[in-house]
Amino acid sequence: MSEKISNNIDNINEKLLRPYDPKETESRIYKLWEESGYFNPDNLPERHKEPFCVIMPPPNANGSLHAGHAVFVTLEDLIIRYKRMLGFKTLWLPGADHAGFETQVVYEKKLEKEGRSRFQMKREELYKEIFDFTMQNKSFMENQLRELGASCDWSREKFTLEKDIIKTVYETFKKLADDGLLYRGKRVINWCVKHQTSLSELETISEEQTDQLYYIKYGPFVIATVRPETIFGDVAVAVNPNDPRHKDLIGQEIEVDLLTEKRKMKVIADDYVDMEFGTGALKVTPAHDPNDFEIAKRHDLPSIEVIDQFGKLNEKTGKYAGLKAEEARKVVVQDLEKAGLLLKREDYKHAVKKCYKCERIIEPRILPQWFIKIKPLAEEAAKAVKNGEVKFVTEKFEKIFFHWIENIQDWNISRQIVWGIRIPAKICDNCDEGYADIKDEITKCPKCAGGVHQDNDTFDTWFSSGQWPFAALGYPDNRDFKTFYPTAVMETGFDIIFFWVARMIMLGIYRTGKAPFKTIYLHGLIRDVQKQKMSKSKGNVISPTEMTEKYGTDAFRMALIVGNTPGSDMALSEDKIRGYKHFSNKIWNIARFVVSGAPDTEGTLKEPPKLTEKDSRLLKELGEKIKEVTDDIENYRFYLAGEKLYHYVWHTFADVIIEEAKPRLKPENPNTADRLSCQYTLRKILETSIKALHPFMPFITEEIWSIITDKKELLMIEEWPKD
RNA sequence: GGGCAAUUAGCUCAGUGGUAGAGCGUUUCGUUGACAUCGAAAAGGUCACAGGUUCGAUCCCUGUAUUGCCCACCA
Repeated sequence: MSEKISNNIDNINEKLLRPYDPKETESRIYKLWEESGYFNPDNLPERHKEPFCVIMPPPNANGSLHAGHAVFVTLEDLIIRYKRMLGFKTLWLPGADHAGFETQVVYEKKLEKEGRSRFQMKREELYKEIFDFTMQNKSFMENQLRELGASCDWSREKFTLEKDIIKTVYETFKKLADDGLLYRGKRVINWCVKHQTSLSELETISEEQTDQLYYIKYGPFVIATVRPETIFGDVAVAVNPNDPRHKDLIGQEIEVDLLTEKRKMKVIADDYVDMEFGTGALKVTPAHDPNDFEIAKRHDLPSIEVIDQFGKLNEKTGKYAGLKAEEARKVVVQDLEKAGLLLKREDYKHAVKKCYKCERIIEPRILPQWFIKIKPLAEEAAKAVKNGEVKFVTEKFEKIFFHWIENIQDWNISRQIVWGIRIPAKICDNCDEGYADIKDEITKCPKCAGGVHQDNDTFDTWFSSGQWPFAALGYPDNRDFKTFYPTAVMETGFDIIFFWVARMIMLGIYRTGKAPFKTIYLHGLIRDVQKQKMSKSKGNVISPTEMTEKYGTDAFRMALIVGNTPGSDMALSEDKIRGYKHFSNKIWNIARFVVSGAPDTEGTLKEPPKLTEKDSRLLKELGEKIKEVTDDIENYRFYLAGEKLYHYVWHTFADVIIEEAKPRLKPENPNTADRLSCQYTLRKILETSIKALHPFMPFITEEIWSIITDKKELLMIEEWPKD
């Protein structure tokens, strides 16, 4: 037997003698995986019974993947590969999002560069162009996902504009209408004058800025306002009912000089008015302020629109018509001053709402829109989190989640854009009433019998993405839905916790009765080494494709895992990625040494020889390490698991175990039993390490596996090591 | 205005009620037959500050400071 043992380096597979070449290896290995069919749970071997599903957050198909996408791909692939090895029937369902507003904004920028504008285009024309643009990006993105090693089931890939998805979304819209949770309301909404659409609360950002607060003589009052240009839309003066200063005037009609006219208006009492602020008197402008709109509703006041959809003053403002609100403010202030109506001005720091895309100030406008009465849905979602049906990986997110969900406001789901799912509703030409109509069967207004037209608006993208888990799995009849819903883990960026995660929980429960996932893992933002946000304009963007080509996907993945704690932003540098490229090299060379020093020519692995005490101890320690790593992965401490494996392989296995093995492996070693024991142990540690590393570094481990084992099967479906 | 977090080595971050850890970077040495994409060694920290609990606190509690983030319809 001993004569068969050889330390001759010629015996080892010549592949291992070459330096590791990630580029060549990765594309070849990915093809192997894809052709094996194992990405598809239906093709997994018999032992894979219990379903385990992760729904991929569908990337916006409007550009290429960035480092943030690489994080989700890496973490989700890690989870899926780990569970697959454990023996679960794993489905990772990939998708792509048409990303309505986001994509339209991207495309509008492109149009602008070409000297075109969406406002000069026909609806169908614009839609077609964005559709082609999206499809092109989509296929590009799919290739990038492959590059990153994503072991998702491409045969089940879904796109948010597919017929069955739209059907599900329509049915949800109808159900909301039937349940009385949907209304088309004339309300003050957030309007972006550049993008010409309304936006939800989440799509606006509040920024603090200092403006002037003007004190204006206003009939018998002095009122304070930051928007004097809206006085033409004033309909009343409001005071606090308990304010002794103004008690006598409540209910009176007063006359106010509004520059263009002297207007008679009522003095009303409303609790909303803060006696402490300004002069305790508030001018009421229902058309351009949400609070004033609410006050007007309570007191049955009319509203006068004086600013148009482009943010310019309209014909009702006389000589000011045509001026942008900001310009009008200056002129109005001047004129007030001339007329002796401006009494005082002071600096005033306050928060202003802006469009989250273009950062232009939001112009509140009254517009009929579809709103969801979200409170009942929010309550169910809160319950699901409270009772543990849904768990956030870091508790801090629960607090953030509860804070938002408990203060939630009705959700405006209408967008005045072309790119998206058109709202299946009819609007009365005559009385402007709206009706959900998913079967396209309403031909005249049920209320006034007037003619109807199709609603021109599209859904907020998040309304459809909020239904993604059950829609993508084919609710309600598809076998996949029955098998895999509720899914196991939702892994995504914490920046979309409200936009997406909260809404998925709400809509998931609403439609299916069950929250769409049991665990939510939220990763932070990837920043550059100076902790700056990555952006194209700063030139500090780390491109996944570039890193993958330079250092190999495995190295890139490790750099994204280690040091990445849930919910915290992570600094990523090229140095770090390079460090893990070195690690890839180390693994490769370890394999080369072990195979040359301990060739499996006589099946040492199948029949363990009698182990020396030292070797037994080494294997026991390996088992303990694996147990720790397993425990870390189970508890979503991927950063720790990765680091521990790294450390074990390099500083224990290579630095200590292999170094100490060298003399024992020499042909001069007269103790054959000792040599055999050593060889067996090294092979065992190598195999176990390769298995445990596979979810982290799938390519190099699969490649080494293919070289060192006689088995025909892929490492990706090997059993996760237990000892 | 509310809320959430962070503060540990030059940088990015782990970590524990009992002598403080990693990666990268730095310095010195080393061309040993797995690996120079390496190895060996070293330097480097009042664990933000002030109190408290404790035999003992970087860790638990309170406060302060700084930083970051989220939420918020006082004109």
